[in-house]
Amino acid sequence: MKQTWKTVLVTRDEGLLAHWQRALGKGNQAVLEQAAELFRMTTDKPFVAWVDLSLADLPVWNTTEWRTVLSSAQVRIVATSSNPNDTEGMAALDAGCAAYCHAFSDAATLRQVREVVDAGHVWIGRDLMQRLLRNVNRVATQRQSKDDDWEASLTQREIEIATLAANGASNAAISSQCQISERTVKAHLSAVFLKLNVTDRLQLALRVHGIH
Amino acid sequence: MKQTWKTVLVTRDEGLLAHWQRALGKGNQAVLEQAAELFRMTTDKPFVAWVDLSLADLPVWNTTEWRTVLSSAQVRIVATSSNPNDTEGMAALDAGCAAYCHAFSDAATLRQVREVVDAGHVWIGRDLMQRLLRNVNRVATQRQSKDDDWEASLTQREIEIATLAANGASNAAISSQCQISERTVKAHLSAVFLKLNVTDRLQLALRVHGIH
DNA sequence: GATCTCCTTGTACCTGAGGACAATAGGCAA
DNA sequence: TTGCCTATTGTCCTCAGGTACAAGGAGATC
Repeated sequence: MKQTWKTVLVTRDEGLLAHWQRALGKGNQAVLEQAAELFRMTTDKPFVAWVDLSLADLPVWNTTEWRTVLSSAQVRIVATSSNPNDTEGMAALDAGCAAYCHAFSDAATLRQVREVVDAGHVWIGRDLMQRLLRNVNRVATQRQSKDDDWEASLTQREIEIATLAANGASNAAISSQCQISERTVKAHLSAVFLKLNVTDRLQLALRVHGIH
Repeated sequence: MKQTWKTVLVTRDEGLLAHWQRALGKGNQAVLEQAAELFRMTTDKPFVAWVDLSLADLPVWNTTEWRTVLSSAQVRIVATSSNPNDTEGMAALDAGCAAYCHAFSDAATLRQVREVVDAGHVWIGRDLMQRLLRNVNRVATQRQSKDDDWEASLTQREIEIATLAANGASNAAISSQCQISERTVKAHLSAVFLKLNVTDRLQLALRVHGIH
């Protein structure tokens, strides 16, 4: 049978409170106006606390108060923000919150968040997720590169010119720096593109700098 | 109004198929026995594909077949595994899947996954999320320091598009991937160039990847 | 309601980049 | 000597990328 945990709403914003109550119903819930009250709650029954992160007296995550609450199996925290951002979201989830979402998400989303959290899972918005994955991915790819010998098949001159191009120099800049005509620069770069199997200088740059 | 996307189940495991159909119902769905069929699907109607990762003929994520499907706004992929692990999960989500879960999750969870994915969000299990955050934080602290944060002054959309451009995507590629016109891509990039004080996408790439 | 930011799209125009096609010349090895 | 490689330069042409100028809609803010 589906058991819905008790709901605790923590906010001083009346508009937000009304919004939450419209979405989540008014049954089986409590309303707190101060974060401090949350930390004093008795944990006889498990509950989910919806916390408005714009509350002024909210301590930072890295405090014993939060740690105690967040490590309890009886409590799950839904962190909500009126203007969500990645940093705040990561901090909240990393601290152990079960969800991070826009405080004024539409009713359907809020109900969905409750269901997911009730079921013991974690809810996270799409954008924040993408950001997380980007970061992880960047590191993963950074590690396995560097063994790419793009210079192997190139002549000395080609390496010289490819390096300049890969660092953002225009054909004109390269030509003046190498004391050759712009046409020659193009010729060398065309040869490089062919040998490295890339189509333009941006691809070349990624290759030279070991990205991808 | 709540719109449920068409469901496509991709598996050859009869037991799993039965389990899914018990949980998700049999209406408005199709069953595929081979991954190859998924890549040939016509995308006239948006659909959510539940993919059994233990299928033998499944290509790795990093192929054009998957990329095409995953970049489409018409298709969302739910990756399921009979013995989930973090590596597999991160790979799946990083590739662009909308969810990663145990193939034989209980019916309630499966339905929840569907609802979350339908709503355009990402579903992720608790453990995997924790792992993800650990990784991000470990790296964020050590590298964010010397990394100049080019993202600071940009909007979310601009970051998204700048990232694609910096990784070698053409305006046309970006426009199709983001489902916006090529003109809009140009507009975003122009704004990015101005904010980051660079002149073209190569300069942008160098900046984004922390070169110079 | 006025204002602001962000996302979106349009037309028109200019330019750097890169390919196609071609040529000259020096160094080096079979 | 005859190729082969490398470096050099030329013209013509096409096109993606970028800019200038303009503007509508959505959502938040004041």
